[in-house]
Order: sequence, then C-alpha cells, then structure tokens
Amino acid sequence: MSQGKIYRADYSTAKDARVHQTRAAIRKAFLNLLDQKPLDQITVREIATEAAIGYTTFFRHHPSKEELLNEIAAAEIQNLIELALSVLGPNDSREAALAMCGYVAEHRALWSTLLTGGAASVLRDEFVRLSLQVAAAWQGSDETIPAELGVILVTSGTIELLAWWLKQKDPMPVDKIAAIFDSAVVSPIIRPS
Amino acid sequence: MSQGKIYRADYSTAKDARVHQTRAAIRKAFLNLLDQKPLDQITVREIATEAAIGYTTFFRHHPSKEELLNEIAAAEIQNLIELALSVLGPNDSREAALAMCGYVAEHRALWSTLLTGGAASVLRDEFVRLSLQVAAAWQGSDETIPAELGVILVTSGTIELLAWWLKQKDPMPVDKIAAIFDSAVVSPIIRPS
Amino acid sequence: MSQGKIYRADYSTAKDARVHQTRAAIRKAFLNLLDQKPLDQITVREIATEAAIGYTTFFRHHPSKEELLNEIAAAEIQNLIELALSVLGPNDSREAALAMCGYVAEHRALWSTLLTGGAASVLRDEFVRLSLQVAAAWQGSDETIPAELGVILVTSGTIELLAWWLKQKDPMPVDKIAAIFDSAVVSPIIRPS
Amino acid sequence: MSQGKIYRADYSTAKDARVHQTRAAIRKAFLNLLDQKPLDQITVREIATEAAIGYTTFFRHHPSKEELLNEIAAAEIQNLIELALSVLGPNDSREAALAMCGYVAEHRALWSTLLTGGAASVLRDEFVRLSLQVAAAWQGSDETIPAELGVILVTSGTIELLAWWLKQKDPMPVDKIAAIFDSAVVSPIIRPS
DNA sequence: CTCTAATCGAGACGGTACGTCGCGTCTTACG
DNA sequence: CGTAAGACGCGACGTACCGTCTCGATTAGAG
Repeated sequence: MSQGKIYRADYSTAKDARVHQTRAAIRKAFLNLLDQKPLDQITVREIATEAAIGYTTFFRHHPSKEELLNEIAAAEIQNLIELALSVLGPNDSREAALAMCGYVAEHRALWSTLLTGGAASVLRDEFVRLSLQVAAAWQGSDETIPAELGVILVTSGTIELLAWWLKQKDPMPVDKIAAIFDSAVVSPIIRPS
Repeated sequence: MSQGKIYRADYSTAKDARVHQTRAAIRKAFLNLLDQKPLDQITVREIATEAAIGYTTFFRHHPSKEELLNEIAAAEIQNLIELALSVLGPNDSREAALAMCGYVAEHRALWSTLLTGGAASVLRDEFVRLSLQVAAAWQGSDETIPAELGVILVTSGTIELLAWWLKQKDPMPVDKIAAIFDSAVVSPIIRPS
Repeated sequence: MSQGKIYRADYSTAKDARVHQTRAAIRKAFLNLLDQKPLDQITVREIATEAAIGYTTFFRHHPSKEELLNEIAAAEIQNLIELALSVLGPNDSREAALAMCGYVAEHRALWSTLLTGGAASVLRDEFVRLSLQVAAAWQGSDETIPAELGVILVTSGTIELLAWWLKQKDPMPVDKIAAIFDSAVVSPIIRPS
Repeated sequence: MSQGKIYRADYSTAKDARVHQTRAAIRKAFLNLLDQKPLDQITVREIATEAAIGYTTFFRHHPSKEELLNEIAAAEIQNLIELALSVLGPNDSREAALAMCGYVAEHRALWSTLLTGGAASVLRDEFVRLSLQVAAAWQGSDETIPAELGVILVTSGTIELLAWWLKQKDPMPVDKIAAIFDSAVVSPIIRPS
C-alpha cells in the first residue's frame, strides 16, 4: 500500500466491473498499437489515449508496457505451449503439429500481432523461457542433441515458422504448414536420422 | 554539409590516425558494455565514457548506438554468411558446417558478446536480412519448403545454436556442434526426408 | 497539444497552487541570478537548481530564459510606462517625473537588478517597444522632432538615467534626480527651446 | 607562444601581406553577416566560410567574435568620439554636431550596420566606455548634472539618434538631424536652462 | 437507498537520456 | 616545416518519455 509507490490495488481478485473494463480497454489498445509499430516506439501515453483512460490509470494495472506485453504473451503462450511441447512427447507429433497450427490459425489476429507486430523477440524469449520450464524434465530420445538445445531449437523454429506463415499475404493451408512444421522443425530434433 | 545535423565528416575515407583510434575505442567500449547488459540499457554517455571520448564525438562517427550495433553486426556477419550459405549449396554441407563453427570458435569473444550479450535479436534480424539478400536467387531443392522460409529457419536455427553453444560453461568441441548443426539445422531444410 | 513540443498546459488560467509556487520560485531565482551576472551567462539549469525545481519544469512555464526576462520586464515596465509617458503629455511633467522616480525607488531592488544586472539592453528594447505602442497616437508639440524619435530618446534617456542612479553607491535623493530627469531628458524633447 | 593556447602570432606588427588580406576578409565577411542578423546568431564558422578562410584561422586573429566586434567598434568609434566629445567642449557645438553627423553620413554603410544590424547594444556600451575614458577629466559646466551622467546621456542619446536616423527609409538631411542632435541631445546637458 | 471506499481523470512534477549546436583547443597531414 | 583543415572535448540547449504524486470527481456495491 503505502510503500512509496503509486496506489496499486490487487486487481487480480477485483470484482469491480470498471476494473475489467479498463483492463480490456488497455489490452485492446495495446494490441492495436502493436499492430502498427514495435514496442519501443509505443508510449504509455499513447496506450492511455487509445484506450481512453487516464495516463496514471495505466500504471494502476501494469508496472510498465514491457510487463504488459509479457503478461499478454505469457497468457497466450500458455495455451500454445502444451500443444507445442506435446509434440516433443512420444505421441503422434504430426497430429500435435496440426493441432498447434490450427490453434494459431484460429487466433490469427492476435498471434499475427504478437509475432509480426514488433513484439516477436519478446515473445520468442518468453516462449523459450516457458518451454524450458515446462520441459525441464523432458529427456531427448537420444544424447546427440542436448535437451535444452532441443527445446530452444524447436521453440525458436516454431516462432519463426509461425511468424513467416502469418506474414504471408496468401497463406498456406493449415495442414500444409503443419507438415512442414513437423518435418522441418520437430522431427529433426526428436527423431534425428 | 550543413544539413541541420551535427558536423559529420566523411570518415570512410579518413586518413587521420585519430579517427581510427577513436572508432576502435568506441567499438571496443561498446562490445565491452554489450557483454554486461542489453543494448537498450546502455547509454551513449556510457559508451563515450568507457571509450574515453567526448559524448558528442560518438555522434560524429555513428548516428546512434543502434546503428553502431548494426554496423558491427553486419560486418561480422558478412564474414560468416558465405560460410553459412555455402551450406545451402550443393557442396559438402558437413564440411561447411565445420568451417562455420570453426570460424565462430576462433572469434569466440566477439561472437559470444554479439549472441549472448543482449544484441542477439538485432543480430538475428540482420542475419536474416543479409541472408535473404544473398540467397535471393537460391532455390530450394524441392517445393516442400519455400525458399524464404528455408533461409529464415536455417539462419534462425544457426543463431540459436551458436548462442546456446557459446553460452555453455563447458562447450562442446567444434566437430560435435558442427555435426548437430548439420543434422538438426541444415539437413532438415535442404535435404527433407 | 501535441505540437511537437514539451507538454505545456495553459498556466495562465491554472488554479493549481503548485503552479504559482513554481512560477514564483523561478522568478525569484532568476532575479537572484541576474543580480550576479548577465543573462547569457546564466543557464537554465542554474535557474532550475536555484529555484529547487526540475530542469524540465522550467520549460513547462517559459519557452526560454530570454522569454522569461521579457515577461518579467514587460510586466514591470507596464507599471512604469504610464508614468513615463504621462510625462510627455500636457500635464505637469515635473510632478510626473517625481512620481516615476519615486516608483522606481520604491522597487529599487527589482529595478536595480533589471537595469544594472545585465538585462539592461533587453529591458531598454522592451521599454522602447512598449512606449512606441502606447504612444502611437502621441503627437509632439512641434514638428522639429519626429514623434517616434522623441519617444526613443525619452525612453532611452530614462533607462540610462535610472540605471546610472541605481548604480551609485551613494544615490541622489529622489527629488534631485527627478529634477535632472525632467530638465535633461524630458523637457528638451517636449519643450524644445 | 606555448602558453597552452592556440598559436597566435603578434599580427599587429605583421608585415605579411596575407595577414592583411585575411584580416580584411574577416572584417568584410563579419560586417556582411551583421547586416543580416544579430551577433549571437552568427557563428564563427559562418564568418570563416564567408571570408573563405579556415575555421581555426579566425582565432589566430581574434579571440572571439565578440572581441572582433569590439575591435571594429572601438576603431570606428575612436574616429567619432572626438567629434562627439568636442561637442561637450566650449566650442561651437552646433558646428561640431554637424561635423559628426556628416562623418556618420559619409560612412553610412558601416555605421548603418553597426547601429541597426544587431550590434547596437555592444556598440553603445563601447561608446559609453570610451567616452567615459576620454572625458574623465571633463567637467560639466555646472553641478546640476554629474559629469559621468552627462557623458552617458549624451553618448546614449547620440547612438539612439543615429540609429533612428540610419534606420529611416527616407532620412532627414544632415543639417536637420544635426540641429535636432544639438538641441535635443547636447544642449540640454551642457547648457541646462 | 444511501454512503463509503474503491476507482478513475487530469496533470504538475523530478528525472534521465536524447541528439544538436557552437565554442575554442589541439593535432595532423599536406604543400 | 609551417599552416590550413578539421577532429575533438566540453557543456548548454530544448525535447521526449518515464514513473510518482496529489487532487477531486465519479460510481459501484455493501450495509
């Protein structure tokens, strides 16, 4: 509370409708701007104006725009990550690839923004970070490629592939990209020839 | 000349010894700092202080710290890129991989800074940019993977692999990493099973 | 609003107490410094430090230190100028001279700073400017001396006389200086022999 | 010589033709620029470029642009000052006034620049300074007006009158302005009614 | 249905870094 | 081998955002 900082309540448990409204407005405005320019060219004032809220109010909800991006990215990735990592498991990776690409395609607008809107590198780091966490116990099928490196290569490749995919004017169908994903990104790591 | 900017001579053809001294000092100081923290936490004043030059002098040589990084990265990558892309050619990719990894190992200090010091994303983008340029004419061996995507995946994978490698306390031998590089990054793209 | 400049509210109608506080502090600090050295040896940072405000805050209130001086000078002169110009009217100039000198004497500290502290030339120009404005309609009692020239000579002479007076260690009494003022500065212009 | 300063020979006794050439070029370029804008908007680089000499060369001849102006002003004033002060003597002031105005009229271009080109205040100060020096021994014809104040008022009035005169598009004839000068500036001081 | 506390808008403020400008010194390379 | 060209250190400038803080105004939801 009075820790020499701005007043910042615990909005995570807030029940006030205004809070949700505000947070949604911020999120929407932010993604909107991310569409247009990279993170470091966006100012907090812009976000606030775009969201039609007071400048100070932004900080009541997020410590900084970087943190906001992390929050959004983490939340979104959380959904994707199990799909992506299940691919590394013993299950049918082809199917998992399809599932993942399908998921991204369904949320194309959001992911397009995240991946091609100037937030890619942040997202990538967050993705790798989360993946490493989740896959801490994961063991590669052999010793050729160290587990950590494997995770990095797969996640990194995933991001790149998705970013490229979403950037296309005339994008490939899901099954085609899933096939490439499986053969060019996943298989080489988990099933080294 | 008087283009509303700081006085900035044509240093590319400069013969004054001081110019080279200054530029070297800036470069050294900059890489030094990049070792410690990411680009956006480094101020031009820090660089100037570290290089023992005047603040203004920095801008007489480089428009901004971002541009400086690009210059350094571009120059260094230029050396690497032919090795990396020759891998995509019809020649013995195993050998090329070895050559490339060897090159990086020889310049370990510099590359370590570039890849793990907070400049990785810039370097990656620059790498991809240059690769796409150079490989504009390159044609994938089949139609499964679009050429552009192939280049992106290879370069991206290369960066990640090298970054991981250089980050290790007890790094793999060159031939081992080259083998992984070839089998996990290069082959899947240029020789899809 | 976003006119490519620093954020600058409409302070003229401000009701915030802080604004008045800040402006007063700036004004005081500025006059303080003007006491010690001419305008162009005073930096905005000095003013800010002296006023115990942030550097940027200065610009939120005044476009530049020159402008600040103009504002102060104009405001102060506005008080004096009617006295000075009434002297040019048909009324008893001797009395008016006394009134004006008395006014300056009463605000000796401020005027001393303005006239002898390195701001004299700015003040002179502002004085002439305002006088010409006010006296646009004024008609000299004859055609010997053009009206504009008359105003210039009187205001200029006034400034010089006051500056000299305030600079003296052992200043003349008000009535004496007023007499000189009338006979040496005013009369020759409005009552050419 | 080696006093930790720039190399600066004693050019006052120089016989090298180049020296005179350079000095003349500087002087000419400087007055040229003064015609267009006030002193503090003129940079040394501009003067050097205009004079077609090297930037450093300027400093070999003048410590600063301010000093240069002072030198020029002092030299020019020196010619005028005896005329102006002779007016304060017991001789026929009417004639002296005519002489002085005539002198200025003959050098109109130069004086116009000095008085109306943005150097007026510097010139004024220099004028007063020199006048006070020269007139140190001068004694006013009575005690009404202190000598120092008298000198200040006369010189100041002189400057203002000349500046106004030269600024006119359709200037008065010399004899007319001389008459005004005598009656409005000189007489009131040396012949108080 | 009220009133009380959470939430918000507005915006002044202290800071830090930016990139520009001009000064005046010092060094170098060239003629 | 001296001098013109210009690289350099210095420090002020004015701008852009940052994140903190204070003040009211509003409004939701608990009593």
